[in-house]
This record gives sequence, structure tokens and C-alpha cells, in this order.
Amino acid sequence: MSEEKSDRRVQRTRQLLHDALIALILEKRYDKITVQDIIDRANIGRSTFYAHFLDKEDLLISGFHAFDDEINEYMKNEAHASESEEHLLHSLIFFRHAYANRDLYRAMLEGGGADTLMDTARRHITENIRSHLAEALSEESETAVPLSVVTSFLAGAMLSVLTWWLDADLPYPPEQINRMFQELARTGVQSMLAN
Amino acid sequence: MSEEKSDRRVQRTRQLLHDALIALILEKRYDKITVQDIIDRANIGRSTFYAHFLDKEDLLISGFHAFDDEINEYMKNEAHASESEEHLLHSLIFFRHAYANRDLYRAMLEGGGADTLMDTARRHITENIRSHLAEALSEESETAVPLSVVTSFLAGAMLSVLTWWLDADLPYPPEQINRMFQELARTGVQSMLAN
DNA sequence: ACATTACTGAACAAATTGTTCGATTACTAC
DNA sequence: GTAGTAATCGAACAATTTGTTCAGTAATGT
Repeated sequence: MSEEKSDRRVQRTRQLLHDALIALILEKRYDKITVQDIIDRANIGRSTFYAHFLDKEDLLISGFHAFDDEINEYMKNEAHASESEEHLLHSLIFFRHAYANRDLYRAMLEGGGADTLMDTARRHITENIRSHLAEALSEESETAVPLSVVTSFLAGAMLSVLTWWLDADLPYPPEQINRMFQELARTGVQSMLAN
Repeated sequence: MSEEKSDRRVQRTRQLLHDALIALILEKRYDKITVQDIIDRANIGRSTFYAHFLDKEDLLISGFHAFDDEINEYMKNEAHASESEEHLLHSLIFFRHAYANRDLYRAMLEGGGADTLMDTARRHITENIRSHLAEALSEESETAVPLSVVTSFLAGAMLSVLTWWLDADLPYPPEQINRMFQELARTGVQSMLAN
């Protein structure tokens, strides 16, 4: 797992640019952010920017890849720690990770115009859910609702609740919001209406 | 309900511009579309464009308002026709309306970069669900899960399933996809795992 | 300490945006 | 139908933004 980038300068430059972009996304809409804004904030020369990234979006995507690696690492470490039989997807891990990285998540999920990130996040969660569901629904159990629909249902609900939670400024701890989500996902809204 | 715009020219111009934008969104990402693209497609002069709209986004939003009015009209007409006691939200109406206006919905939900529309759509659905739920959960029924969370859960799931359905090229009729959604929303995933 | 590699900053063409204005055309009301 | 009003056209414009180039300077690794 040795990093290929030995030169500190490239690490610093890339980090500064990523940080600057995240900070700016939290301030204004992604599509209103210019390359000039980014390099001013990062205090990096114009030509240097283009030496590292193709354009603004390349920086954004590249930033997400780093994030992607991190969350995968995070999941590997936390996966066995959580009682996975009990839950129908690793949602707690997402809530915990979002809790620890609020700003990044906010930038990702609310940052206007940066739906490349939203899409990637959705794909990520969707994949997680799909694999999780696939083993839960052992082979031939034919259900009335196709796997794709269930997956899309849960992924959408998950992302939406996550976004609401961040938007509302984390009114509950990760464990609690996760319990609510799991409850809704498992038994549906019916139980709430039955009293 | 008289229209204020008597002059045909302005109606034509605005319509042409709206149509051109929708067509273009279905072809390429919203943020890659220039004003020049739009007026070329619509065959409208540059100065005319700016006589009607502030910029590209203004055109987009204004287009959605027309859509917004239409779906409200649609819901008023269809609402009593559907047996609303049976369902926990008017999802069937959305599925039907999306079925009848595929292209517009696709442009709205998948059109890269146009998340202004996605947001508005989400807000619209959220509002619908909230009011619907509010009366279902009569006054003081204190539930473990707050209304905001349920609302966000259902709205996200609804939008996600709707998008999946459009993406998959309408593999089921509106009634069927709606049944699946209602089933998942009402009884959750539990029932599927219990066999 | 030395060779290598990255960063700087200024200058550049190209594309895009949003505005202005006089000439032309279409519309409505009468 | 015609006259007056209002909308459209199109060309020209400054201002931004983008992405590239290159020679000079600084930092880095060995």
C-alpha cells in the first residue's frame, strides 16, 4: 500500500485544492464557483491547477475518489464490529461516517449543482444495499417486488433521510436516526398508523 | 382564469425556448448547454432570449412553474377518482403523470446538473406526503419516528423508485409500480425476508 | 550539492455571457 | 383594412471565464 506520490509538493497542492473546493461548495453553489475562486482560495498558481486536473469537475471527482477509498476502509474496519445479522443494510456505518465528516457530506449532498457527487454517493449506497439484500433474499425466493425496485427504494430513502438529518443539524445521534431508518425500512409505515 | 399574455409572439417565443431546453437536456448535461445552443435550437434571436429571461436558469425555473401548475391541476382532477383511503400517499398520481410525460420527467430527474428541478420535484412530493401523513396520523398519536423523518423517508424512496422506473424504460404500468411502492412503504422489507 | 521535478505568473486565444440599439416584422384593436 | 403598438432581429460590444504555453524560480529526493 505504498503511495506513488513521493513529492510533498504535489500532495500539498492537491490537498489545498481539494480543501478549497469543499470550503467553497459550503459557501456557494458549485456551478457558480470558478477555477479562479479555487486557486485564489488555495493560493495556487493557475498553471499548477491545470497541471493536476483537467478542469473543475475533474478536481471534484478526484476528490470523491479519495473519499470513496476512505469510506471503504472505514466499512472494512467497522463491518464486523456491528451486528450485521440484525440489520438489513449497513446504514449505521453511513450515519456514523457522515456524523464524523459532516462538512464533507453536506458539501456532497447539498452542494447545489454538484450532482456528480450525489450520483456517485447514490451508486455507492445502492451497490452496498444490493449486495446486502442479495444474500438476505437467498437464491430463488421469488418476491412480488423485484430486487432492483427494493434496492432503489431503500437507497433513495436512505439518502433522503441522511440528507434531512444533516440539514436539520444532526438532531439525533447516529445510532438513533439509524434505528428510525431501520424501523421504517423493515416494518414500513403501517405500524405507525395502527394505533 | 384568463391569460394575461395576449400577444401570440411572446407565447410562441417562450414555448419555443422551453421546448428547446427540454430537448437539449435530454441530449446533454444541463451545465454544458449554452444560451447559444438554446436560441439556435429554438431559432430565436439572442436579444429576445434576454428580453424574456434573466439567464439559462431563469428559463429552467420558469419552465418548471408551468409544469407545477399542470400537475396541480392534474391532481385536483384525479384525486377523487382514486380511492385515497387505501393509500398512504397519492403516489399513483405521480406515476401516472410521469407515464404521460416521460420526456419531461426524464429531463427533470436525470438531466445532469439540473438539480434545481430535482429539488423542486422533491419539495413538491415532500409537501404532498407531509399533508397526507399529517391527517393520517391523527393529532396526538406520538410515534417513535418524527413526522419529518417519515416524510423524508417516503419522499426519497418515491423519487428514487420513480427515477429507476423511468431509467428502466417503464417496464411496468403505473398501477403495478405503484403497488410495489405502496407495499414497500406500508409493510416494509420485512415481509419479503420472512419466507 | 546536484539533478530533477514542481510551481509561478504573465500573456494569450477562444468561448461565453449579458447588454445595447436601430431596423424590421407581427400583432391587436379599431 | 389600416394604424399604432409591441416584439423580434442581428450585429456589435465589453467583461468573464477557460484552458494553454513558456521561461524563470523554487523545492524536493537521493
